[in-house]
Amino acid sequence: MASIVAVAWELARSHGIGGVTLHALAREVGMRQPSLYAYFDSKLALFDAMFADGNRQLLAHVDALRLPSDPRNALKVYMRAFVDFATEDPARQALLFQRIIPGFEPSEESYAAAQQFMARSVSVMNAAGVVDQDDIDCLIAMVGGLVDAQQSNDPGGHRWTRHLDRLIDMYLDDIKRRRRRR
Amino acid sequence: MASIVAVAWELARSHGIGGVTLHALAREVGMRQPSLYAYFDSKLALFDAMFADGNRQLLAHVDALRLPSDPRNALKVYMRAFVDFATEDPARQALLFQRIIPGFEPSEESYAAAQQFMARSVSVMNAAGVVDQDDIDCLIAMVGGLVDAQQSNDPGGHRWTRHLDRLIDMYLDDIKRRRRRR
DNA sequence: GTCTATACATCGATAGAC
DNA sequence: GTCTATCGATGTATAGAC
Repeated sequence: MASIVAVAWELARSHGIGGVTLHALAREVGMRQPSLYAYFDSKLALFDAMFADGNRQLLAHVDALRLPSDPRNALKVYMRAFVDFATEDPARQALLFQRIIPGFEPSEESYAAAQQFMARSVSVMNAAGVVDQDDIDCLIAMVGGLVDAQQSNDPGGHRWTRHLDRLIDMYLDDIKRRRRRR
Repeated sequence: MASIVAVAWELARSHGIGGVTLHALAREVGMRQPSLYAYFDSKLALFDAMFADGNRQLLAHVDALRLPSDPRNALKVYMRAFVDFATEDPARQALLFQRIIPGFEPSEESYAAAQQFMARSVSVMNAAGVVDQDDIDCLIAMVGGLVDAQQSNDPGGHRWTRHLDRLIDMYLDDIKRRRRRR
């Protein structure tokens, strides 16, 4: 079951999320296509399992970090880990953070894993002084923008993602500056 | 020909870019599916025509703007127009700015329309003091990030896009500040 | 749980008449 | 240019034997 999902990720990596078909997946795991229905009620159920698994991968990825004590540096390290995770597997990123599969909505329990990651992210942002929802939104948009621009225009490179630290510094400074003005 | 592309856009708007099938398109324009091959050599050729058309729409959209004389305000108005254009039709945005269609590469002449828009954008950015390629990249990533976050997490709303002006101000100020330090 | 067999649908593309 | 007819490939899903 877990190994089937792992093979599904391999397929997604090499042939895109659209390359994950039940026939191909079955062939890859040494079974016939109908046999997969012993593990997943439908193809959407497979995607749901992948969604939950991907979020757990992400959570494990950031939980394994040794964050610097300085909150600003901690935020940089944390976001860098996210960017690396995001860019190393575009198909996974698409499934986790974009509406790419027609009709797919994560189940309640799968969505919980996603929320867990968001909560972790917010706590790191909070420590660095990013507290207001507006500021959290902007920071997420900026980081996501780097990831998307990187994948759309220079896949595999780092023309955009290399600006991560600078943008974080700029944004944290801006928050401090605005706070001082009040 | 142009009207067929227009109907294809309608299909994309209502059923996603994946909902644009030759059968559905033919039905919508009152023809049979094989008849479309009198206008497009293949489905990818249809997408290519849509790509060129969408870029021409975008170019017309920003060319119709009366930009303020102040370069900073001009940049805000320009980017706001882009964000509005992008968010009002997610499927169009996906075709123009993401790698969503497997195997689709814009033809040389279609790509020229896209380059025309980019050149126009760069000139507006230049006037506002965004000159270095790094700065252009960052600004594009930030604006694109707002658009993507908006579409992925709050389609139809403005929770993210409303921060556009503030982010532009922040970035232009940062450029000025860095320039002063040299 | 895994198989064979098959139903059923969708889609892109071609052949050839008009 | 538009049609009918059809091919061939691909995909999800189900029935039923083992």
